[in-house]
Amino acid sequence: MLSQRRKDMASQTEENYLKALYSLSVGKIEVNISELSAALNVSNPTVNSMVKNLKTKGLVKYEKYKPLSLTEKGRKAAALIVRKHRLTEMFLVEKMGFGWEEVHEIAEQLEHVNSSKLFDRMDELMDFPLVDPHGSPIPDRNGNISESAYEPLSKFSVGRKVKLAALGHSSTEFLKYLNSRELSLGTEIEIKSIEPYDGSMVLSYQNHASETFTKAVCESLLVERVG
Amino acid sequence: MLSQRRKDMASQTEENYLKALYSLSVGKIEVNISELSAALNVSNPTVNSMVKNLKTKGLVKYEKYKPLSLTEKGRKAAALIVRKHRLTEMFLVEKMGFGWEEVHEIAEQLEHVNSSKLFDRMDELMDFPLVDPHGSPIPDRNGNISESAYEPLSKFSVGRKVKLAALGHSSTEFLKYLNSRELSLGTEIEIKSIEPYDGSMVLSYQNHASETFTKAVCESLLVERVG
DNA sequence: CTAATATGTTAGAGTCTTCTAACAAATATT
DNA sequence: AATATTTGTTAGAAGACTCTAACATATTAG
Ligand SMILES: [Mn+2]
Ligand SMILES: [Mn+2]
Ligand SMILES: [Mn+2]
Ligand SMILES: [Mn+2]
Repeated sequence: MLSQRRKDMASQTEENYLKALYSLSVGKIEVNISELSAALNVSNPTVNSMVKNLKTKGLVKYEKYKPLSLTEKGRKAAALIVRKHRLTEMFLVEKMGFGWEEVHEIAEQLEHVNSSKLFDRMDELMDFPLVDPHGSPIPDRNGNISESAYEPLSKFSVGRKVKLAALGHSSTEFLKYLNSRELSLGTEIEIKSIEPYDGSMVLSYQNHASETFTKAVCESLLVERVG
Repeated sequence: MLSQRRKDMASQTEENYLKALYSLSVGKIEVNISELSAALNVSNPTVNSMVKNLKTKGLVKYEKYKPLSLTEKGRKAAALIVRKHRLTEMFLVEKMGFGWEEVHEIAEQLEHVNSSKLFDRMDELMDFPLVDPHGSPIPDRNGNISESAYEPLSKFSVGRKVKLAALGHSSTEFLKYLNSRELSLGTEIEIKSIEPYDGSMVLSYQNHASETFTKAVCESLLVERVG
């Protein structure tokens, strides 16, 4: 028997649109059709018609030629997908021994599995984690999320001691790069110097007395003050 | 970015057809279009066109009005899906604390996840189990499967001592029924008597001195001789 | 303000998966 | 063997998701 998705729930495709819209909405309310196209790697007309579809389902607010935004219903639906994604990533790292650079691809698929049982059990087995392996907060069962208030390392000045708490993005390449520098979440870091020319930072942490990171990298290292 | 399936692999729908065909093929080589329709809960013409599609992909052997069968390529593809299904079921039971009656629905979805990493890790974490929670054998990485030679309990006579090794089918209802009788895999059973009228059996096992099971149930209890 | 550019929409089409209605072949029954 | 029933096929259509080409609107730059 073909296990068919209930008709009242979003298809896998619709879920990916909602999630992309949700990610693009952090820090702003409205999103362009073109931003969505780029994020999802589909054409503009494809997004256009999907947006109309999502509008009829009450998941997005949209008027011709205007930018779009999620409705409350859409926001919650998206947050619940993000919840499944992040719980999965954390489970893969914590309970299955995967590296933080390996889990996104798998979570991208598992996030569409329809089974509260599965994800609630993951949650329970991990004792209800608050963040995923990249430091991003995990929405609760109701789709509520506590936005973290970490700041990019690039904002601080020489001498400051901080702790790496999260990442601005978590592409596989970036994560592998951090692995190669032995930099992981929770690491305490001191800013040794800042190059005025290009904003690159020389950092000291653990058994790395002096490692240089570009400004771009430092903007994606989200930290909290220490001491 | 929409995580799209590689074009050279079977779609989720195609995978479900292959798997159904595979299940229907146990003990016989050829399968009817109508059997497949019934198993997948789709119409006859739908199966007919999908079968043509699978034929062009070299996954099934088929001629108009003749019964169909999997090619070697199709057989292997199906076995690898079954592998993912059964590894998942075992992982859910062994590592996540699910009951054997809860895992099929979840595995039905996870079996379509494209990630050798995930399933090989499950395999490793469980130390390479040979069977799933219902006693069905798990195909290896090459799609090879060792058909188990267990016999239905209904074939034995009074006085025989056996051990429950597998199930002929594993519907949720059947599994819940067995739960209610506290009958699980590995349980040693003695046949106390057989009712000649309807073939029902009175069994003794663990702290159940005398439990009656219908012939239909006993045909689905696959056992091995003990002592 | 006008022209150039960027962004968004419509139209039309193709693939995949499914359906129902109508017809054809094979099998079973009398 | 003739008829009835079961099984399988064809035809035609629909919905979901995607594309490209052409056109429309909005924004940016001179
Ligand atoms: Mn991720
Ligand atoms: Mn996804
Ligand atoms: Mn199963
Ligand atoms: Mn399935």
